[in-house]
Amino acid sequence: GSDFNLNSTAQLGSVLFGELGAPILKKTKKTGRASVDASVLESLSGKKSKAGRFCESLLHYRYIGKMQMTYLDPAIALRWEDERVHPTYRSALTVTGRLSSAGPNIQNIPKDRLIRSIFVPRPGWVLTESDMMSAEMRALASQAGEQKLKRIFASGGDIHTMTFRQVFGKSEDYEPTQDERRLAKTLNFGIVYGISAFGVAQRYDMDEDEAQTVINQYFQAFPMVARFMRGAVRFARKRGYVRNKFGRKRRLYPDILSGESVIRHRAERQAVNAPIQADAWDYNAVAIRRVGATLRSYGLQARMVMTVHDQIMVEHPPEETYIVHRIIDAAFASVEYPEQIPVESKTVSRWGETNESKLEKLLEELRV
DNA sequence: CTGAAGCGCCAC
DNA sequence: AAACGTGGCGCTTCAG
Ligand SMILES: Nc1nc2c(ncn2[C@H]2C[C@H](O)[C@@H](COP(=O)(O)OP(=O)(O)OP(=O)(O)O)O2)c(=O)[nH]1
Ligand SMILES: [Mn+2]
Repeated sequence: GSDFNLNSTAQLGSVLFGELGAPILKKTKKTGRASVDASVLESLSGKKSKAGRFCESLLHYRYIGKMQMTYLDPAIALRWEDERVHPTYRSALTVTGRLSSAGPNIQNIPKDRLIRSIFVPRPGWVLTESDMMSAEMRALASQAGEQKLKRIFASGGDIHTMTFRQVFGKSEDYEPTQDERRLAKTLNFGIVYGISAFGVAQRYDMDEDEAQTVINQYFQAFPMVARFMRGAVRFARKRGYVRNKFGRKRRLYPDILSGESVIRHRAERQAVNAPIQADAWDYNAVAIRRVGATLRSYGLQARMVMTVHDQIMVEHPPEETYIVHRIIDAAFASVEYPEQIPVESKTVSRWGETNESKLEKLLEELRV
């Protein structure tokens, strides 16, 4: 009917909830206006009404715009003379010890293959990407002393896959899709970092009662996790900070004693999260140093090119594939920590692509 | 014109 | 009413 700016949440809201008569499902945090975020648009999308079809198109428009404006355009504009981007990693910015990355941020590149695949090694070379398996769940198992969780990992189990099957009522041999496994990942970390029944219900379209049951059963299955959570909060209240296994501290005073419950409860969740998130990063950081040192000592052409929290990426000639895998596995196995956190490695010609029936796969298997 | 706030959304 | 955590960044809007 009329012209307006799709990127303006205010203008969009008046059209969607005024002209098109869609129901207001959610308010924004600061101003209390009608929210037009993805969760709202998705709820409205199901319908055959004009508003429903509009929301579907809008979600697609948002995604395309996000990819173009936030990732593709900057990736091209920020290339240096070597045709690569060189993000700035800040090692003393985050409260948990993780690195931050900017200019461009290389740590939030979409998983969408169309986007990831623009990042490539030099011609003729390959990329080996190694990602810690269930990184923070293993750190948690260690810190909480949750034997049941430790046994799952020791026997090669995948907690995210198991949680998906358990919560969504699938059989033991059901293989979740990547998206389904991501759902379970969010649930696992949500629960252990203090999500509410309301939050679970919201995210998974469940009753709040149902959600509470999921949370209760989770802590029943892993009681030491609940105990660890209480212990972290108690420690933070008494000492004003928490500390991870590598000795890294996060200060939580005065929030942890705040009279404002919103502030205080947030600090309590931070008390639980910080030592775990910090452990996963520090573990990776130690391994990174060893991978770098070992690649050098072997006189290889391989070079580490980036890291994303619990992952590292190495660029190297294809003939170095086997030794690079060996070096990375050994480095991650060598970190001084009560439990090993292994990596899953894959070698590819472009970031985000698979190596199925390709040269890289052969090179991995043939141990060239 | 610049900077900040608000919203929204990508990753781990 | 809000109660998973850690980040960076684009756009719109508004104050100066
Ligand atoms: N609190 C919180 N932490 C997250 C979330 N997603 C990822 N993380 C943290 C915890 C993960 O262990 C870590 C690395 O992310 P990954 O995507 O590699 O997941 P993870 O290592 O658990 O599983 P993986 O076996 O690699 O698929 O980042 C989340 O939704 N909430
Ligand atoms: Mn991982």
